[in-house]
Amino acid sequence: MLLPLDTNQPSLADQAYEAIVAAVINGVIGLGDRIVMDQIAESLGISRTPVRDAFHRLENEGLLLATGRRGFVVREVEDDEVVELYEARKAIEGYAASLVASADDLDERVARIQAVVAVGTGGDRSTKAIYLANQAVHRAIVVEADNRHLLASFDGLWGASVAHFAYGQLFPTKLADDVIAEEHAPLLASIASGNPEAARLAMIAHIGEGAEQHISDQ
Amino acid sequence: MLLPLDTNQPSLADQAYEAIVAAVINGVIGLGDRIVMDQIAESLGISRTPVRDAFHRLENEGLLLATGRRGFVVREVEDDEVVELYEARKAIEGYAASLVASADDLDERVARIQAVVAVGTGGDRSTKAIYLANQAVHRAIVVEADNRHLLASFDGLWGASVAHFAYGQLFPTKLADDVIAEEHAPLLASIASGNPEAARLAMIAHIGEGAEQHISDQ
DNA sequence: TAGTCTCACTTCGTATACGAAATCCGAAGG
DNA sequence: CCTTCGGATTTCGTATACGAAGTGAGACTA
Repeated sequence: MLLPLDTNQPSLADQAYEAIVAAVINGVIGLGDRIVMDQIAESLGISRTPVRDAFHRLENEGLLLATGRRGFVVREVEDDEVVELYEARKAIEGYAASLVASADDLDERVARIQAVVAVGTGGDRSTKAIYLANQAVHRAIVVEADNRHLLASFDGLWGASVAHFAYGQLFPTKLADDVIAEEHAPLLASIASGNPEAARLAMIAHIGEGAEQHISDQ
Repeated sequence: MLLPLDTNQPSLADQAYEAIVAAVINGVIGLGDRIVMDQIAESLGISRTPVRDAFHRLENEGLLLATGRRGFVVREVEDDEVVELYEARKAIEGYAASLVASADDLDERVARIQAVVAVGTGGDRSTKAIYLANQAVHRAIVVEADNRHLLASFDGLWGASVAHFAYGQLFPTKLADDVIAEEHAPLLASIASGNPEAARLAMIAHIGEGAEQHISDQ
């Protein structure tokens, strides 16, 4: 076999997907706005087919909402839902933390998580960068739980939170320079202790802090 | 506004989706089999476009696996993954149980769950019927947790388990007649007690029993 | 025999075309 | 002025057509 090489170039549907997400994050498309396949297709210079794929993917992820023959709408996020998102994260990431804490090769796993924390510390300090660094740390913990379904649920949750990010409510402005390292230190220590229930509760507390900050910043 | 009436008839894509799932569940299409858009489209008498939608949805849900230009494959399930599925359910449904147990209107919620149990008790005793009744009870608990994201994760997990069902390993044969009511009684009692942590642990134990039975029946 | 090369074929992604259903909007009527 | 009505328009779902990329089998060579 001659090296598939598999450059795996993103399809037009992927590009359309990314373009729409970026447009929402950058505010080019506002929450609540109506968006229409034909218009997006034309503005991207491609046909409606791949745009259609992207729309359905985004609808499935919760960023878009189909409204019959009146096009799609960028879904607005109710405050209730933000609370629910944090609660759901507690369920998944809390359990993931307990799984990591009960692993045999606990030390190696924690080391890999620490490496991700290190990458997210320093460098770009924009809101977006910090958002992504935080996500990376949390994802790393779920990855170390070594459970595909848990990870899929995590990704689904964070995919859904794109709209919330656009809502401009996540990690607003008042973040210290090394939040990533600082805020996750107690959490990681708790996981490293090897006590599953303590790790779970630490994760729940950690997420709860993020939620409170989020709410209070409105 | 004049009653949208909205019969909401399923699209051809929906029908294709259902047809493929049914074919896998009924064994018409075996796990590991290759399936091709054109063939499915022809056998359903529709064009490739809606079939394509169904394929991507099924790929996203984990039932199909894209294999480049060689078509799609009905994904086979490794034993590891079954374990992971049960673990992920513990995370989500366990937390959901604790949320229900901590609700103000606990009694009403438990009553609604009991109603679902009642529906699933008696009647059709086929493997499939029991599988669905069990799913309905578990879903009802998550519904009562009143959290859209948790419910979406639950649905994602159980959607993924279609392949496992097809694998013929879920609820094999040795089920008593009123399993649904019997096996869930302690769980519901624990939720009704109003102790969130007890409810969570009861759910985890309950799912663990299902997992053990599942594994031992191979 | 084993390996390599070529070429027709398969399969999907994308483009384009068509139709159905609902919406929008202006005109008619009260 | 408000409501009702009807047709042009919008918008999506589906069908069909085309092209690119990879596959597979058979022929050819060593």
